Amino acid sequence: MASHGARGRGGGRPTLEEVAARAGVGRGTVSRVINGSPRVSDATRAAVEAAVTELGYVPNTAARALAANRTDAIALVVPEPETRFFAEPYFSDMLRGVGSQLSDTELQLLLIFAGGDRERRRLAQYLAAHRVDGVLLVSVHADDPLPDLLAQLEIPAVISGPRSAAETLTSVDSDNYGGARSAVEHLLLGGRTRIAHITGRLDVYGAQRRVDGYRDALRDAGREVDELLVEPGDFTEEGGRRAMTLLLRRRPDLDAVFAGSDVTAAGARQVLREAGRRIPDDVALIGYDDSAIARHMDPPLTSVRQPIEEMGRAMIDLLLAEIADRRPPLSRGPARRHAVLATELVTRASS
Amino acid sequence: MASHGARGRGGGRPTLEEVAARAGVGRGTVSRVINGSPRVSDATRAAVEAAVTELGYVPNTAARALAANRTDAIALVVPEPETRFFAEPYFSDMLRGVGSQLSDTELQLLLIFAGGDRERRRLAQYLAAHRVDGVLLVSVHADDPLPDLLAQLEIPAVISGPRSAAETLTSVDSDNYGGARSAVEHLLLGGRTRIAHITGRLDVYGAQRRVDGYRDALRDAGREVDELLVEPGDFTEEGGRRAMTLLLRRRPDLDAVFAGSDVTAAGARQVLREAGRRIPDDVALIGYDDSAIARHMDPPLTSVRQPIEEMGRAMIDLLLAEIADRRPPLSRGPARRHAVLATELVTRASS
DNA sequence: ATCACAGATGGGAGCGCTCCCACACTACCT
DNA sequence: AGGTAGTGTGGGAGCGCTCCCATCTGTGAT
Repeated sequence: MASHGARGRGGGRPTLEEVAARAGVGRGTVSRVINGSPRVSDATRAAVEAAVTELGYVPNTAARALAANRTDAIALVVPEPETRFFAEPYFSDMLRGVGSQLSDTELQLLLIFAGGDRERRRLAQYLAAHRVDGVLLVSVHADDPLPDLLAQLEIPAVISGPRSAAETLTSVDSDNYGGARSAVEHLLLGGRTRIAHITGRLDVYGAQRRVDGYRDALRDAGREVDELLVEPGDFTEEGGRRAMTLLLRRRPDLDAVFAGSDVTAAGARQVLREAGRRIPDDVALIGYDDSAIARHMDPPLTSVRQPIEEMGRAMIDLLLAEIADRRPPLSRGPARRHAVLATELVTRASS
Repeated sequence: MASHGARGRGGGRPTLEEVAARAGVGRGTVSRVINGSPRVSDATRAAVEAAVTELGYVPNTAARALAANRTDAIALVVPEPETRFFAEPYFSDMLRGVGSQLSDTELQLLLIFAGGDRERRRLAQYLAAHRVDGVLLVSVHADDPLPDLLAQLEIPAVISGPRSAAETLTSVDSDNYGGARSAVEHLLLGGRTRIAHITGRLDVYGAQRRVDGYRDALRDAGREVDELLVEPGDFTEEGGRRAMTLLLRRRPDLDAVFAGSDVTAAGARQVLREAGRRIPDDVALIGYDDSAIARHMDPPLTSVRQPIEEMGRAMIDLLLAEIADRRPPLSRGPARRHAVLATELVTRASS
């Protein structure tokens, strides 16, 4: 019944006040129970909980947000067009980690794509309105103004993949340096001596770190780094083909390739095949990311796995800490946190 | 500068009242300008807009939501685990359509997965709290309690793919009947006479409609429907293999197969190959969905394309209408709407 | 008995907005 | 001149919560 207008003053949802009346206590007490404050006697708590159940009370989020100045929502901001989001398993894994870590909280996760200019403006407006308590930033380019905007608005934020060694935002990353080292060490152990590296986009910090890892692994094994064996790529398949072509021309005697991504490795593989090189007999090949294509490649590709789901979980942990820090009296100083999670070399037939 | 505590009474965000003071007008007038009411003189409007810009005023969403009893958010509810969401391009296309149609509004889109029991409970809580103004429901099974919950809570909702001919929720669908007809008619036109159909899951209304279309196309062409040529499938590849095996056993002389999905067609193709049938020479094959695998199959698969992105847009249109209807005095009666969008047969080498 | 103190409780004040009623003020009719 | 519609405009009264202070009660120390 109450057919037309559940909005009417009578038929609507129960309020705190109504619960209080029903339980025979004051408004403040009900609020305390709802929010799990310890300063409530057991008897009172039970009475209030009964009233809540009987009335089917559900707190009004808007009222709470207004009074408490928080939204109980955080945003996962993807500065990419939606297409890429769906195409790359990275995001899916990340989302799973984030979601799972969020599931024991009351926080709502918003997914926001900000690929185009229009979306960027919307996002800026959105953040200015403080519609979220915190922001998770994934896949951010070095020159992106978003981190600065976040800092200026004083919105807690965590970035996945720091933009540089001097990242100011709290960050989560996988151990790109260690991952690259383990790949190269594995190749050295296999007796390879002329190991090439097709890098990722070098304006991405993680790609730089992989180059560092590659270099140090060789140096620590007592080898010179032959600069002719290092060729910049851009994470793409086409980039892999181009780089591989150049490398083969410069160093036809190379016997291993460490690629900046699985897709790059796929491109390299194609060129190697066309040049009559057998994998892994003539040239060993290692990729990065351990994506689906690594498993399905012929031969299956050895690759460095990043714990993306765990990174998602770590991001939530850090963000929650960040948010908690700003809640009490005055902000507890910029105790920036940076988490770095271990990678794992997944060995397959290509190496 | 206002370093600690942007929450303090002084350093925070400007409010309506402050804008009003600055512009030398009353609170109500500023509200009118912000909300685009026509009952404001041009001069006043200009003054207010100037003040808004100078102060960098952004409305407080929580306050607005509380006072106006709306959230300016709608949810896209996916009753599937996230994995499927990412695996199937259906959702990605749908999301694109929804997003684009939403971009000229002030509405925020929330993406909610409700695959497991736990998520379902969270969702129920979420809806009970009326945290969204409306809901978009995709991929709902026939026995799902969600639509009833929505109706009970009086939350505007639109479903993609009605659950039956008697769907009570406003719905958007593609013309499954017409799509199936066009596929069968194409096969008849190509001179095929013994056309088999591997259906989709028959508890999905759309799959039933496709069977209807298949039958009527044959009848209208003056042919009997041979029930031995109809075998239930379940949209999967494995189901396609199983059904195709049965069909070949029962009717070794069949010369065409219309499958309930592209994936099913892929399963069927495999069995046909193993049985030594050539496609399309011996047996023509048509799928449904026009997904990526249709293009990449060997030979490329003729398939029925559904305008998924447009369906997404249509869902938003209907939902907005639904929401608008319930806003004024009393709800304008249950004028249920059902949109049906045309499909298109994409012809390739398999038929 | 008296005082001090901690725990439990009630309720006022406000968060920033929308809604709506009342009040100008103007223009146009009788 | 008096009426009668309109327009614009100001501001009170909430929306349903959280925060915090005042109050009350019971306990143990003096």
